This record gives sequence, C-alpha cells and structure tokens, in this order.
Amino acid sequence: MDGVKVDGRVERGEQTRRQILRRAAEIASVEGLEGLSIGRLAGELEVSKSGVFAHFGSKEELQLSTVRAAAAIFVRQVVEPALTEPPGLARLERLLDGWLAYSENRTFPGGCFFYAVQAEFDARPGRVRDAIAGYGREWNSYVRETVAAIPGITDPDQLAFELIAFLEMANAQSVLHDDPQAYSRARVAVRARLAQAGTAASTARR
Amino acid sequence: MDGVKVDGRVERGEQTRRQILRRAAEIASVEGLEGLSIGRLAGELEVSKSGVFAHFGSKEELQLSTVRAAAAIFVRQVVEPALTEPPGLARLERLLDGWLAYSENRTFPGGCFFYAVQAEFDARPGRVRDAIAGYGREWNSYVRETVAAIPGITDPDQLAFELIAFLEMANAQSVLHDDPQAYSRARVAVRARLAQAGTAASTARR
DNA sequence: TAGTTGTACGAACGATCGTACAATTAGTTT
DNA sequence: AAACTAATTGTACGATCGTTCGTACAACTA
Repeated sequence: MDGVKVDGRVERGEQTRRQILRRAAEIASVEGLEGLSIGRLAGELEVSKSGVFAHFGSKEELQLSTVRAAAAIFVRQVVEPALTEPPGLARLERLLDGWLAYSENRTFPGGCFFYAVQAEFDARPGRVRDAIAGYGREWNSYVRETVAAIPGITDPDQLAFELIAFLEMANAQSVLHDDPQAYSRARVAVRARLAQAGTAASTARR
Repeated sequence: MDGVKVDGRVERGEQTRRQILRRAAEIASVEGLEGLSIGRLAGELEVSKSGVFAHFGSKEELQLSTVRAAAAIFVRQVVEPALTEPPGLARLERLLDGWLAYSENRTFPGGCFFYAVQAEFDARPGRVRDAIAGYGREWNSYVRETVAAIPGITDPDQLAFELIAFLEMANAQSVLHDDPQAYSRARVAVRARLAQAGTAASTARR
C-alpha cells in the first residue's frame, strides 16, 4: 500500500507540529493570535524557537495553521456529534447544546477560540482575517441549514442569527464575568425562541 | 471663582492628552489595547514617544485611560440620548437604537470599542480586565433596569441578556463580514422579542 | 557503507517594544 | 528680568519580537 508512513523522521515532525498547534490554540484563545509569540510558545513546549519557526516559515503561517487546527477541534467537538441526530429539531438542539458545552467545558482555556480571534481580526485586513471570516461563514450557513431542515421554519437566516447571538453572548459573559448563569440564560433563550418558531410554524400551517 | 483655568500650559497638556486618548481608542478598536503601541501612537500624532509616555507613566495606565475615554464617548453617544425619553418602552427602544447606530456609524473605526477589548482581555487577569469588566457590568445593569421599568416585564435579567446578545451579534457580523444586513436582523430580533414580552405581560395581567 | 533527506538546534540579525532620565521649550509668578 | 513650573523632547537602556543562517544528528535510500 501507499498510505503507510514508514519515515520515522516525518512522523516525529508531524507529532511535534500537532503539539505546537494544540498549545498555540490554547494560548491564542487567551492572549490572541498576535499575543501568541514564537519565543514564548517554544519556551512553554521546551523546544527551540527556531525549531518552532521552521515548522511554519512565518508567523502568519503559524497563525493560519493555528486557526485551521482550532477549526478541526471545533468540528470534532461540536459539529460531528450533532450529525448523529437526524436532520430536524433534534439535530439543531444537539448542535446548540454541543456548542454551549464546548464553551462551558473550556475546550480552549479562554472560552470559544473563534470568539476570541474573530474580535481580534475582524477589523484588519489580511489572510488570517480572511481565514477566520471563512470559517465564520461556514458556521453561519451550517446553522442556517440545520435550522432550515426543521419543518415549517419560515426565516432560517433570522433564526440562525438569533440563536448564534445567544451562544456567543453566553461565552462572552461567562469568560469575562465568571458567570455560570450565562449558559442557563442562553439555554432558556434558545428554548423560548424555538418554541416561538414552532408555534409560528403551526399557526402558518392552518 | 475657582474652576476657571488660567494656566495655558496645563490646558495645552490636557488638550494633547485628549487627542492622544481619542486616537488611542480608535486604534484599540481595530488593533486591540495590546496592539496599541506608544511608539506608533506618537508617530501617528506627530509627537515624541516620550511625550506620549509622560502623560501616563506606563502602558497599563495608557490602556486604562483609553478605556475610560472610550466609556465617556459611549455614554455620550448611547446612554445620554436615551435619558431624554421617559422611563419605559420608549427609553429602551431609544437606547437600543442608539447602540446600533453607534456601532453602525463606526464611532470607532473597528466597531464597538468594548466588544473588541472585552474579547481581548476577558481571559487574562489584571487591572485593565477589571476595568473593562466593571464597565460591562454597569452596562448590563443599566439595560436591565431600563427593561425593568417597563410595566409587566417578568424577567428583566433574561430579557436584557437576549437584547444585548442581538446588539453584539450585529456588531460582530457587520465588522467581520461587512454585512449591513446584520443591523436590520438585530432590529427585527429586538422588535419581535419586545413584542413577545409585551404579549406575555398582558396575558399575565389577565 | 556512502550519500541524501528532514528535524531540531544555537547564535546572531535588525527592528521595535516599554521605560528612564536629563535637557529644552514655553508659560506663570515674583 | 529672574526664578520657577509644567509640558515636551532627545537619547539611551535592556528585553523581546520575527527572522536568517550554518550546523548537528537521526533516519532513510542506493
């Protein structure tokens, strides 16, 4: 076969790279992708600065790789579990619960990775911002489509906007104010909003 | 009288300080309070680096002063206009509209100043974070009390949480994706949520 | 075994960061 | 006019930033 790795050097490199990116994503969720410095990252991982640098070739490439790595963790933690549910309300609820758990668990120590880096890069141009914006759009449209798969939903864009707003607000309040109530408020808001959409749907059906 | 300023040197200094802080808040809304560097700030304002530094004595003090200056702008732009309305629904609507206009206008070039710096400092300890968290709490409770002044509102905490969530979501989406629709979505969400609270109130009254 | 490849390293680069301090300029007071 | 005061400046510092370079060593190929 072809896909079998036999080169131990490359494998060792990939493992180092994974460790770097895991730690980089943790740091960036707290200090931001600019606050993430190569020297500090190397110090915490007890490897050389040039060793870290060599994996990426530039700081921008490290930032981009970190964003990609965080996206993979997000997908595994939030998106994939919801795919075990059938399309419809069950899948949406699983998705939103999964997001709140991902934030509340501190999968990343600074709360949601993407909340932190979106706010950091939203107003400055460049490849990092573009990558973050791309993942943001993917997330928005995934939520919208998950919502749209529920029978009788009239305005999936509007509903997705409001649901995501509740999630991000919970993350923000919890991290900044150490307020555990934030998540229960978000759950209440989500439940009420979905109930409202449900009754609107059944009313429209009459 | 006593309050009359006669020393032209002090007045000039205060004016310089105001100019520094205005520019600092603009930069910080885009690059963050850490991305804000004294050297760059001095370069843009065409004054010496040591001149800027002398006004504050440390970078942390510059950051704290910048947060205070931004808070004053926010109060003038968002809170004060709403105070011209009588307590109740009218004041709340004026407050929320004022916030959306403040974000949409780009009073700060990076959108809402506090959205940017909250996300930057929410997970790291220190005086800057404490100051930001303090203003955040003030804002939360001001919205809550404005909501609570509407007759028949049952859960002002929950309602304030949801309304603020819509505002911040609009800001985030608009800045990151250049999406002008974000604000109209927030307005729709606010209107629907207030209508829901209103009918709940009149139902409860029966 | 000899030669090549890939990872990791240490040392050094110029630039910029925040900070310190003495000198200078401008305005006020005597 | 002299003495004083406050705002601003120039110069310099140590630390850290991202980046470059030559090298060491382990693992693969021929």
